[in-house]
Amino acid sequence: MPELPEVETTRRGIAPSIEGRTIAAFTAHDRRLRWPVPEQLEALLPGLTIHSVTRRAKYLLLQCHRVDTLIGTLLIHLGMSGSLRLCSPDTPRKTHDHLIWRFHDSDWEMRFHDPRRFGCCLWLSDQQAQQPNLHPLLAKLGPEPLTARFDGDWLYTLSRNKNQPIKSFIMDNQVVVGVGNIYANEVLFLSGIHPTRAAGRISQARYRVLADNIKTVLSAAIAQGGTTLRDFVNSDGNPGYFQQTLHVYGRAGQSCLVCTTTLTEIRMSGRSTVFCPQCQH
DNA sequence: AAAGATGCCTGTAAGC
DNA sequence: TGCTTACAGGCATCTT
Repeated sequence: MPELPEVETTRRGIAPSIEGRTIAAFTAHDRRLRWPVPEQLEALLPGLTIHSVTRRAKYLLLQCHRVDTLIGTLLIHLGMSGSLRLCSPDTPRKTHDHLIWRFHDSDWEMRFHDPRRFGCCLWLSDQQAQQPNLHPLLAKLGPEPLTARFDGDWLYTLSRNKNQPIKSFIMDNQVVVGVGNIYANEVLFLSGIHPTRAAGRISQARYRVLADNIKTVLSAAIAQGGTTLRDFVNSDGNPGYFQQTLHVYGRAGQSCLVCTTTLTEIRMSGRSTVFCPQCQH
């Protein structure tokens, strides 16, 4: 399931090949994503040039220009199982290849593949294209984890008087974006914090450790070119194997890599939560 | 207001 | 073995 590092890796993978390219054709073979893919895209996209590919949280934003004027922005989310990749136009379309962009003067076409269809592809026009951060999906998002705005002091200040478990707190997109279930489990282990501990009862010092671990883990994953358990495919078509060591996620019942205590699994808000009862408090 | 539950969806794994 | 069921997860949206 694409977490933030996979989305960033996708952005870096596709950007060099599509920035500056003009769309020759767009085809939606199946519009039934999280929200229906807008009907007008087939008519609207050809002739527009992908000016830039940016990212906010796990959303990819493709700015579409006509000459030097921004016409609209494609907002794409990979959901649980989505991928954007480049391939030769000769490549047979696979099951769940839902969207296809063809370009002028390019050896590649771009395909959106999404078996579970939790992803989306929306079109922002007018004011929303100019200022995508005002879009309802982006307006309330917290800071990017890899920016200076996000640090232990931010977490500490926001968490005062909150009874919410720390795991839910760091997975809240209004607190910080890009911390999915796998990374939440991992960074809490690395920080020695018990996942059910109330966010309001964690010290500033521990929040600084936690914020640093979030930055370190996400940065390392991006540096490795993205990680996955199952569904991610790099934009060049090669699988992106999960190379980071998972200390707790998926290891319930096995022994802690630090102290050999058996790792415990509980469910928090329906999500698999694994921790070391010895190392995490 | 805030926190928890729900629904969307299909590939995979576990169970009978 | 083959069929059925449970589970995984991001996240908007509904419910309490």
